Amino acid sequence: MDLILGTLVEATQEVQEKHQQEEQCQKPDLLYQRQQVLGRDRQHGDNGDGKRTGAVEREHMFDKVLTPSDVGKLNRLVVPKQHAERFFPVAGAGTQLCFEDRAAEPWRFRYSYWRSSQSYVMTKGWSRFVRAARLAAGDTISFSRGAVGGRYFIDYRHCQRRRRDINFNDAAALPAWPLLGRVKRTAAGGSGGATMTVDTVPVARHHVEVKPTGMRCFRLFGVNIEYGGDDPVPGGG
Amino acid sequence: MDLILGTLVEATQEVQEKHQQEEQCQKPDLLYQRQQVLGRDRQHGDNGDGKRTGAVEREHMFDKVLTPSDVGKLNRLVVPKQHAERFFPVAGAGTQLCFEDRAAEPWRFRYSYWRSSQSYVMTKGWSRFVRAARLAAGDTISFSRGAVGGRYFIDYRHCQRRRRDINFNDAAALPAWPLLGRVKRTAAGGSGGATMTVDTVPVARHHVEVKPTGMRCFRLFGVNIEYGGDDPVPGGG
DNA sequence: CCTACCACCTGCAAC
DNA sequence: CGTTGCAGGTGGTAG
Repeated sequence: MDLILGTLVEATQEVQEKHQQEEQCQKPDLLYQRQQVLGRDRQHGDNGDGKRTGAVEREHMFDKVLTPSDVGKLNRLVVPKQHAERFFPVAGAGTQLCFEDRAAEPWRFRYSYWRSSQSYVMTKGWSRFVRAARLAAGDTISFSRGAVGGRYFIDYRHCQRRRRDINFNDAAALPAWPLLGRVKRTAAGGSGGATMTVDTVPVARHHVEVKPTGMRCFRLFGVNIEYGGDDPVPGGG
Repeated sequence: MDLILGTLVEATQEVQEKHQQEEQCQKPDLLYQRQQVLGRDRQHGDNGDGKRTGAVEREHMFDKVLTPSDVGKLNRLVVPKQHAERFFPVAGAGTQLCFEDRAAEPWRFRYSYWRSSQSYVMTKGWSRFVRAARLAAGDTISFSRGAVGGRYFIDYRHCQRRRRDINFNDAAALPAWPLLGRVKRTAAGGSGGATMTVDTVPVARHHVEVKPTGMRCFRLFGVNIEYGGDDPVPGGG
């Protein structure tokens, strides 16, 4: 067998590739399906073949379902301690780990131990991966390593129901909002920013970012909240 | 002439700099006006006379309009690279620069280069100066040097519309406070940020930050709440 | 505890 | 456009 990859090894690669369904929650054994090259438009001509030579049998180490913090502005991934201590080298000053993605592209992450929180984290380089892979909270990343040679591999699977943000249009489906109050929209603030008012106690104004898609976004209680540009805001009479 | 002063130097020195928008506030030529002695209650008896001997002609180097970060908890001043490299010595390990203020008081700042951000910064000692001079975002600091002798001088000008903190004596002039309840003054925080007590349910103390725009901002339950500026706060009545 | 300080890091706007 | 200056951050450490 060549390249492969987790439980996918059980099936033939070729068949699997024909059934790829991107951006969907799938059974774990489909995790290593070939998908588009991570966030790159270019094809890596040099290594399209050469990197295949790197194919080795892989031992699955662990998965993690990503939290909002793992994909947010903190630019860090918390690595569960038991997995970190079992599979990764001791985190020293400037420790850097290199992981190959499914396209054999290397990703280098700084890996360190934060005493203050007594946790292991990937920091530098992680946010680039998040963006390239378009990872969102609820998505799963999977770490594995080569059976020989000390190589690490990283892969990911998008979850079916994207949980990157709370969509206000679906607010009715969310748990009851902790603040009782009406949400009113005010005039757009110009230059891509708008201000909306959450009318409750206390009254607060939030900077609302308007995305190219027309979605509006602001943060409340550490949550990125989006609501559609066209639809009226629920409760916003 | 004695001690002086902005416009004189500016006239003789050069028109250069093509008058790069000094970020308004006031005319630069008012910068060196004599103002109160830097934030000290005590008079410096020893040097009330002696330091006057230090009067020299000064060459203006550069100004900077302070950002919130320059006066905030980061305890550092970013020195624009072009000015740093033009006027200051090479930043080595432990480099320290001494600047005399308008009262001839010396202020020593650690001056270093941060490779990671490729920027020059004043660190140690800077925050003390910020507090002593009651600097706030939007204020301008001005660096000059003696025409001879390698001495450095620092001065500052407060922004016309003070954005340092909320003066509760002027509370009546502020837009209606969005929280229902009594607002009491506490002892002056002394550290550039005002601490206020909002007597409501529950009683909470908040650090109020004032943005360059004049908007005031504090966090409540993780929410960045802004008020002030031009518009009255909706529902604040 | 807290604050300052230190050496990193990153997104983004402006050039 | 890619590059970069820099505003705004981080965890760790010393005191």
